[in-house]
Amino acid sequence: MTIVTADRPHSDDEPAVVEEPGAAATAEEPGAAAISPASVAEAERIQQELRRHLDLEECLDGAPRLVAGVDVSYHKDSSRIVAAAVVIDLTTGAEVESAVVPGTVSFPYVPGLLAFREVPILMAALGRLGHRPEVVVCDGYGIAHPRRFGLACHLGVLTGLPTFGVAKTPFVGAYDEPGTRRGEWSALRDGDEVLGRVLRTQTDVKPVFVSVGHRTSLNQATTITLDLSRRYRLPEVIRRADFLSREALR
DNA sequence: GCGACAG
DNA sequence: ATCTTGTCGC
Repeated sequence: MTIVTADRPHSDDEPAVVEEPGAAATAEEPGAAAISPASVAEAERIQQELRRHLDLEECLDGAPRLVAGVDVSYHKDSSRIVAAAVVIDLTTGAEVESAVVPGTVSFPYVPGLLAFREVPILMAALGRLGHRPEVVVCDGYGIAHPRRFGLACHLGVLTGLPTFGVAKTPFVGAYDEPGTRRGEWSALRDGDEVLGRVLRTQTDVKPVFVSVGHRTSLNQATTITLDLSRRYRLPEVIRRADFLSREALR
């Protein structure tokens, strides 16, 4: 069995707007600190506050049609970054639309705080879409996180959209290697707590790590991930978003 | 105390 | 994330 570091366990239809008690929130920059924390300590406090708005109960109703995938690419030696959001019609598999947004890194990469680095520009990309997707697939983790509030949870709470994460490498939790056939999976857990699933999306190919973000069940996240991974290891929308963001960076 | 550590 | 060559396989 593989075991990865695991920290302490955890604990509306409108996006949550949170103000730090005592933090200055001017009319020009409402809650600016919650978007770009000035320190790791501040980010962790914001994370704990946002986590209170996480909804793990209410789920998607029925199979979604419009599914979005998001990703961010980074420039090798500058602070330039580009985010892409792609919407696919799950019933036909056809791409509906996409949005690409350039930006700049505003927070360092700190394991457990990835959301503060990527969520701002991901929201900008999602905001440019003409459709409101029924669910958003994120490149990374949801609840399978040291404080149970990964990128997918963060993006879900701030946008009000159902989300879940699909990660390529282990982060937290313990698991047994899943069966080698596409569709087989094993539980990703921390003791008795189920954090997600290690899912085989292609036979004899390294599995991915699926975890819920906001308003999505683990079964739904699993089904959607498999539906979006008919040919490759990663969901089509994630591959597409990765491609578009990387291409725009050049 | 020393590593490990999503992207 | 990004840096990197060839190589095995469909």
